[in-house]
Amino acid sequence: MGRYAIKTMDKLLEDFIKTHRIKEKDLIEELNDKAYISEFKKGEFLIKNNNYIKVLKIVLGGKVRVYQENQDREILIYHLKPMETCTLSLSACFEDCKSNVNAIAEEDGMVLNIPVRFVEQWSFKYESWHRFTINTFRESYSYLIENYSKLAFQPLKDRLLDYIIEKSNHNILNRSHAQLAKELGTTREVISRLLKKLEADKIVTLGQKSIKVL
Amino acid sequence: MGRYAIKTMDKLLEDFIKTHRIKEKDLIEELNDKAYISEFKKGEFLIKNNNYIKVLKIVLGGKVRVYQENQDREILIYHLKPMETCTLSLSACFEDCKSNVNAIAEEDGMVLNIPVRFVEQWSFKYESWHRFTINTFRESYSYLIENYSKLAFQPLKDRLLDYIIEKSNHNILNRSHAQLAKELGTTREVISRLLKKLEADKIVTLGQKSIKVL
DNA sequence: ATAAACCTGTGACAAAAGATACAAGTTGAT
DNA sequence: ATCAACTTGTATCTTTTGTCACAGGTTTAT
Repeated sequence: MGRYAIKTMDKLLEDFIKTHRIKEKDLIEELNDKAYISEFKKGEFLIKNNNYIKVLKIVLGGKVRVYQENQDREILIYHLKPMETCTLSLSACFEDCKSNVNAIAEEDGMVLNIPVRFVEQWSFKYESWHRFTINTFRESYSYLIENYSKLAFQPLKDRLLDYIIEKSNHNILNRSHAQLAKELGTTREVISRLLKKLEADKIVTLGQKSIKVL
Repeated sequence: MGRYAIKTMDKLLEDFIKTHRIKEKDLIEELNDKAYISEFKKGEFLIKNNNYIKVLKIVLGGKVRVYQENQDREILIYHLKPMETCTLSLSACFEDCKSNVNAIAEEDGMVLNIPVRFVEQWSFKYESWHRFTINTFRESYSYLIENYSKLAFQPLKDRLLDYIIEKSNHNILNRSHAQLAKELGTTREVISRLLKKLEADKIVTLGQKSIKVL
């Protein structure tokens, strides 16, 4: 991973500090001192299943998919977008542990890396870091429970439609059927079939790598 | 909910303090002061969907099922056994919020109640409470991810067998097919059918409300 | 311009899970 | 002892999801 120009890096770190309402001067100094920003390219792995996690990853730009794999199937755990923190690497900060997920870049971007040993200390030392930590857990946990119960109760057709709506911009989602299959934990043919049904029901229109919700 | 004899209550609170290695004298005093123990009977609801959560619930004895419901189906989120904390009520401590789950007693028992406003304060004020908080989130999150991916990838037959093994004592599980169906998010007939298959495969033997893993 | 890689559609079939309906055994309270 | 409530078994049918196989369109890099 390369490094960005100092100027860009400073700007990004500032954004992060502002987003999470970090006030403590000492903490800001420690962040400047101990964290570092690195860039990643589309397709690059940020975390690999079974590897030890050594740094907390906070995405500053780009988009990262965090998922579990099982043979040739996958299921999305969450997407990381700018200013979002990988909850699993945060969790690892409190006890050295191996990753049981993969994180792959879907777009080029940048990530703030904080070595795990600091993250735990800070969470008791600095109130804003404490709040950040707890909020990250809370939000991730509730997001996961929501998806857990969708997975248990909703037929795939409904989950697919919900997902398209959640991820779309201005009602349009540019994604291939194969990508959707990976995110939803199924196979490409099934997604193609369901999308055709949704199109027949006049709920969406389909194009190459593009789905429009009506 | 009734109250236990002072003697029993003291003993239980002591157990809790020991289990979570709480050392701070001030915190122990606050616990004695602000927390209270109540008992519950089998079948009683500790938390109801859509109600505001006002106290952190820590089970001291008995067994509690926390689940989500959807029409006539349910899915288990987790079971609480002695000394375990309801992660969802913990989460609610950091921002007043409604429950989106139910918690029902499967056996008579007791619960330590701590009003939410203290829980947040303590997590930054006392190191052992901070550790307790973080650990609760970490463990619950990782347990949930594990089950999420089982739900996504494993056929019900395998999930059922795994579940029976996880919950059994000395290879025996005393539970009706209907109860298992609720915990696994399916219907009774499906469980009966799968259990018969497992019996035919000589993996379990079946009796009235009793499944023995071979 | 052309090949390779990617993307979409679809038919046919298999397996898994859900729904409905009914029968019969077991347990527990009175 | 008897009835109600609970528990288990099972046959049939439908729906949903997964698998395999193949055809043809689109995009991208060289």
